[in-house]
Amino acid sequence: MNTKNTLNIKRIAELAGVSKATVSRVLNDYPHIRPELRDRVLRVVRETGYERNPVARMLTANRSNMIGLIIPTEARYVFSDPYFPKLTEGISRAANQHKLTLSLFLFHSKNDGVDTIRSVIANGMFDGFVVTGHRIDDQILPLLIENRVRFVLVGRSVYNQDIHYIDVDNQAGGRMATEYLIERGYRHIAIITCDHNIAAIDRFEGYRQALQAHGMAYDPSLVAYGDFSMDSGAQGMANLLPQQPDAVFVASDMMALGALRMLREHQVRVPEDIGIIGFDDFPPAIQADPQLTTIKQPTNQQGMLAVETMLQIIENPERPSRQVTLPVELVVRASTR
Amino acid sequence: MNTKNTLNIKRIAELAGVSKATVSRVLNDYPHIRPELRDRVLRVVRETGYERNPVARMLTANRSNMIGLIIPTEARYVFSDPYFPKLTEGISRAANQHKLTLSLFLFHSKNDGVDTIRSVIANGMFDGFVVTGHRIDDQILPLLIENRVRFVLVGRSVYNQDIHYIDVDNQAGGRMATEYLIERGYRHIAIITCDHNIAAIDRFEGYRQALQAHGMAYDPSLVAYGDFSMDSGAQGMANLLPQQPDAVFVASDMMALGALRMLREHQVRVPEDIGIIGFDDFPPAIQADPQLTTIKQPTNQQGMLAVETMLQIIENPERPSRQVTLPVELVVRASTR
DNA sequence: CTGAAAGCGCTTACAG
DNA sequence: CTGAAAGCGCTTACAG
Repeated sequence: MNTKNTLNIKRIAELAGVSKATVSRVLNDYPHIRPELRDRVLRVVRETGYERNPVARMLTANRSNMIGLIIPTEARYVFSDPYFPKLTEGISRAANQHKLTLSLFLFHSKNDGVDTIRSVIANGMFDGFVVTGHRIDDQILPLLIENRVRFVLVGRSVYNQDIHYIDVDNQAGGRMATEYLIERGYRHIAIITCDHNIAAIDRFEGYRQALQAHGMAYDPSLVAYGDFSMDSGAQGMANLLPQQPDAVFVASDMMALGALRMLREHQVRVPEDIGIIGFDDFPPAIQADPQLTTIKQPTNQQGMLAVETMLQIIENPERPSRQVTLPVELVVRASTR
Repeated sequence: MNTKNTLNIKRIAELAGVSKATVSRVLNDYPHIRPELRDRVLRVVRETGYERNPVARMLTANRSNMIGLIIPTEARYVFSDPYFPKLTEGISRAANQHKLTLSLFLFHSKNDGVDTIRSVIANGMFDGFVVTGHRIDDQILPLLIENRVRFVLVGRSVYNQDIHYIDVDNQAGGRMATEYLIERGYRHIAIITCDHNIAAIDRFEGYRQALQAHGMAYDPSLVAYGDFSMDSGAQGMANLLPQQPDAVFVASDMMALGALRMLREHQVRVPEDIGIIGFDDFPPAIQADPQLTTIKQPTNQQGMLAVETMLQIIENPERPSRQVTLPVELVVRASTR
């Protein structure tokens, strides 16, 4: 390579008449540099359009400005649920703002994940990770903790008090949903939830709290479990029908759409025969008919906050863990009376 | 750093009793190495779990095993249309298989894109890019071509014969859709398409070909233009209604859902009063009622092929350009008679 | 077939 | 406040 023409730090140093070290210091915002030299360097940088080689920086400075988004859920679930695209959009938005490159770690089979992550950890070329879609039996989070990898969780964790996370108030959301149904006069309120996802468990807890607060008995036969897929929502609804609930809180919009489909198949009218409330707030295109009343969570904001938290950790690794819980909001539509 | 304990090539060389060069050659699959040394090195690698530092490799070998997915469309469009998540899933699947790290370049405003891409090009740390969502007036593709960046296009291009691309047969799809309507007895067939997207233009061309092949007049007043959004599909449908078409080929499922919504608002029955056919094949969750007849494109496969093509280019940059056109398929549902 | 050495483009103690 | 030099962990002509 003709090092005379390649635009590297050496060339900039020559053009500015300083040492490579000075160029490096200027570009890294070192405080104590003679203004004259500083300006000379910056001018040359501007004129040449020089950008430091990020790979070389990684090798020396241990900083890559790359973050990874890890979604431990299997990819086909991931992208059949609009929650993840929305979250990804928020994360990407914040990453762009802070000039971070975002890499995507999706997994397409059970064991696809652990090996990849193990290798990524060994390589150590990411500044940190945003981790989401956390199942209770997930293998990846323990791996990250054990290897002291920097990460921010989207959602809370069962593992450790010491984790940075950005959660939404699922428990309050569960309460709000259930209370809304109670206030509207529904009395036999069932729930479709999921027992291996912390968010769904929190929503379930909110449901129980609301029942209790209103002196209503908790009836286990009114509980069905799904896996966040539309089909499992339909199945859950089918299982609940014999108990004749007059309303169902479905702990995810995806499952709620399945539940609505099942009701249509059984000629059960919504909301005349049964009221339905979901959780997530799907975009209109995905809305069923009737449009779904739901608890809306600030997915986009959650993603952005996760990245900003990541940045804080990178800049100050000793920072005590940041744990945020964002509020949710009731959105009323035609699926409740 | 205690270089005695860090697991690097030097340490492996010591343990195996060979030089660093030999270790490197073994790991790079150089052909002419004495089997004995080869085995010794591999054993040590296995026992220690050593993995080469990818950053150092990038710096020397000019190979990062990282590819970028560039989606020039604005992100909020991107993720309101399930096409992109599906494509991303295919790309990620192939990337995992080939041990490539996938980075995601999304843009959240008009000018977000060009600067980011310019900087990414300058850095040169990606082996190549998969580019999609190509609008006719897109700024990014010319930038890549001009800088001789390696990329594979998802969809075809207007720019250059020399580009690698994986397209689907949009023109045949347009023909199939229109011919299906003709065969079912529809006679006054309108289209909702998009004039700044090559795929939609190709679908439109197929529509015209089918009309011509069946001796039917092409009537410009039966053409409406949208931008792939649901609302624009609804608007397009509203514009077409006065012309009283008996069927509409909507060149994207997203717009077709909008069209169906508009028909419902106007109390127009589907398919009794009007037949609708779309293009894309959305997952069931997003399906309207009535379920949409559509031309299904192999989105996932398109993504995987794009990555595999990328690999071929990386390994052999002189390779003549690979241009693939994948077949599409008719899926009949309740929105046509 | 194999090793010693230079080099990739940066950063950062170290010395002044 | 600034420069010369070592070093990050690899790869690859070069010489043998």
